[in-house]
Amino acid sequence: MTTDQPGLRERKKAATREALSWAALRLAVERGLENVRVEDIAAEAGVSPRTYNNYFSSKAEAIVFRHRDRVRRAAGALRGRPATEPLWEALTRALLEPFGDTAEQPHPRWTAAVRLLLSEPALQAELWRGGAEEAQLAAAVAARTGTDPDRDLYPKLVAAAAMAAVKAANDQYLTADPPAPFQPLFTEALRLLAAGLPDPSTR
Amino acid sequence: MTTDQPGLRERKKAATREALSWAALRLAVERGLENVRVEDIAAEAGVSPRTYNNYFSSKAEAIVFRHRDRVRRAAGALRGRPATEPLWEALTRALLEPFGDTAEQPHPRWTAAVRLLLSEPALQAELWRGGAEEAQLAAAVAARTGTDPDRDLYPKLVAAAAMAAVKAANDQYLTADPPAPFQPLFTEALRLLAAGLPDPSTR
DNA sequence: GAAAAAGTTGCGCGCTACGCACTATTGCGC
DNA sequence: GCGCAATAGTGCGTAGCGCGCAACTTTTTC
Repeated sequence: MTTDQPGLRERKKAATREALSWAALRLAVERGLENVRVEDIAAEAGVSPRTYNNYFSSKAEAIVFRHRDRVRRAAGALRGRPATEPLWEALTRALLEPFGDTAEQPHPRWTAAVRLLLSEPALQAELWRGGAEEAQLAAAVAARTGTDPDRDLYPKLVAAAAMAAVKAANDQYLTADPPAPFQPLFTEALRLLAAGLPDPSTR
Repeated sequence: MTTDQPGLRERKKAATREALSWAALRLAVERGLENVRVEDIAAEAGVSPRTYNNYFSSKAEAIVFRHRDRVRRAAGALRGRPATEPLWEALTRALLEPFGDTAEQPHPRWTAAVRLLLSEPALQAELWRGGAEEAQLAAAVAARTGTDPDRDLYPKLVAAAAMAAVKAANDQYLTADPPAPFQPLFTEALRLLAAGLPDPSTR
């Protein structure tokens, strides 16, 4: 079994949350964010509007949920990497685990979803709300580098920079004229970060 | 005169916008974001609630306006730096221009404002909404490095990384136990970025 | 199988964001 | 200066959201 000890109840909760976030994303991609009512999302997932608000406190939150979950999983993956691995290699592999799989080659659904996230300011904003996932990532970095996630600048900066790489790579993924796969863009971004972002004009 | 050719009318608009953003920030710091109505902000600035919404489309937007304006000014400052200056030196100086002045030593007002921004998820989210300022910064970086702001990954990544430095430095600025001035933290963050964020445990 | 705990739902309220039409103010050409 | 066009400010009305509250239903536990 892959499940730890879920408890039948928590399973249903997770399933409902998944259904809601999928429904929200699908509807928003299809008809645009403004033309989706909370009512519609709830109906799509077979729950009442009120229940919807028990899971997500805003429309945007539901849509963005899957993306934020990726960051969360990446933080977990980073904790699982062998301690002997160099930081940036571990970081790259940990981030590729949730981000790389769906994006080996440009998939229409994925592309549409990313385009939605980047085009709607409200979603862009919601992506970083609170920054809980980023904090988890920072904590994992801290554990690996022997720094303090609260008192030291380093882990926070690394986590924020990693998120910057995700953002920039996604951005590039859309505007690339000959449609390029996501993964190389992302690894390139991380590589550039680890190399100190050298000025290409003086290279 | 420092003004280009403002036109008396646009001056009043700018003044009103300033008044509104100041009022919003002040009230939010004093009584917390949730206890501030749009009505209050409008009253504080001497305009009708409806007019408020002609300037800012949300409560958070008004509060965050000053901060985003700093990034905008930094982008302009970067364009004004001499072309011979190395990228990261120019970037550091450009960013310090709007960010460094008020923060040479921990000022109670400034501290309270930063704390508000970091503690309220809604404001945190609003800070990066749309990312127009970040795009301006990327454009300035592109102009300086001979890259294309649309087609190349590099300028977007540098801009996003710079914003990450702002975020991390602000974060650190608050949690530093012996209250530390902002400027050194910020320059240190940029220095680390330019150095490729080396793992401190293997140094 | 019954009590307890947790999830779901309907109702209602305060607030927000914004379209629309109207009024007041400003800028500009003469 | 003067009047007209353009633009900012305002009041009103509306759709929708987020959430507290108090039932009701389902699952868990003993």
